[in-house]
Amino acid sequence: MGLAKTEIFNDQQNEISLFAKVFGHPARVAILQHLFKINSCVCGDLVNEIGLAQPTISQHLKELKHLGLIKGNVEGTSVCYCIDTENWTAMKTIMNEFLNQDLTKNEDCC
Amino acid sequence: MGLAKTEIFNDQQNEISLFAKVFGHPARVAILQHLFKINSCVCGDLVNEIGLAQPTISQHLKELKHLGLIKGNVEGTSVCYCIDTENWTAMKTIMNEFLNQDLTKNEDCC
DNA sequence: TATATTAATCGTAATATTGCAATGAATTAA
DNA sequence: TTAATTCATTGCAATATTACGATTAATATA
Repeated sequence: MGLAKTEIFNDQQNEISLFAKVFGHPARVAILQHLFKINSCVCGDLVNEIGLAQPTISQHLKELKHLGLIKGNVEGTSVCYCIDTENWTAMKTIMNEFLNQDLTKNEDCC
Repeated sequence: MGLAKTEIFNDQQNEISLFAKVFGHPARVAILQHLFKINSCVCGDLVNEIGLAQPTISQHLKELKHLGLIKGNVEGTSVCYCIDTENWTAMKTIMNEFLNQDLTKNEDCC
C-alpha cells in the first residue's frame, strides 16, 4: 500500500514519526547541519554545498519548511533559509522524550 | 528515482538518516514504546497490541532488528523481542549530537 | 505421527519518495 | 524593455515502502 495506517496510532506516535521521517534522508540532514554551521542564513549555496540538482534541494527545503524546522526569507532573487530555533527546540523535546525512555528497567532479552 | 544518493554524503549523515528512517513510521515507534513499557520481553502480543497484520509487524520488527535496536530470542514456537540497550544507547549518542547542535549562534533569519 | 501454534517469508497491489529536465515566476541589472 | 539570475513548480521515470493474503518452517502438543 505504501500508505501508513496513521489512524491506529496516537498523536504522539504520529508526530514522532513525522519528524523522524524528515530526518530520514541524508540530504536533509546535511542541509540542517549546514544551516547550523553557517549560523547566518544561506540560500542556494546549498545547491553547491550539497551535490544535488536545484529542484531536488528545493524539494527537500520545502519538506523541512513544511514541518516548521526552517524558515525562508526572500531577498531579491535569492531566498535565505535558516533554522527556526523555536520549533527546533519544541521538536527536540518530543524526540528526546522518545529517545530517552528509561532503559534501566530493560534487562537482557528473556 | 526513489533512491538516495548516499555516496555524496558522509558516514555520519548517512547513519543519522538510517536511524531516523526507521523511526519514520508510527508502527515502529509504537513497537519500541511497547517494548520499553513491557520491560520483560514480548512476542506476538505486538500484533494484538498494535492493529496491524502479523506479516506487517514481522516486517517492521525485521527492520528494527536489522539496525540492531532490538533483539529477538526464539522461545518454543514464539519469538521474544526486546530493546538492545547497548545499541540503543549508541544510537542515542549519534542522534543527540545531531539534535543538540548549538542553537545559540543561530539568530533570526537574515 | 498428526495437528495446532507461532512467526518468517513470498508475492503482489497501492502508494510514496527521490531525482532531475523543463518550465515558470519574480526580481535585478543593463 | 530585455536579459540574466535565482528559485519554485511541474511532470515523469525509477525505486522504495507499506500492508496483507497465502504459504512455509519450526516447534509443541495430543
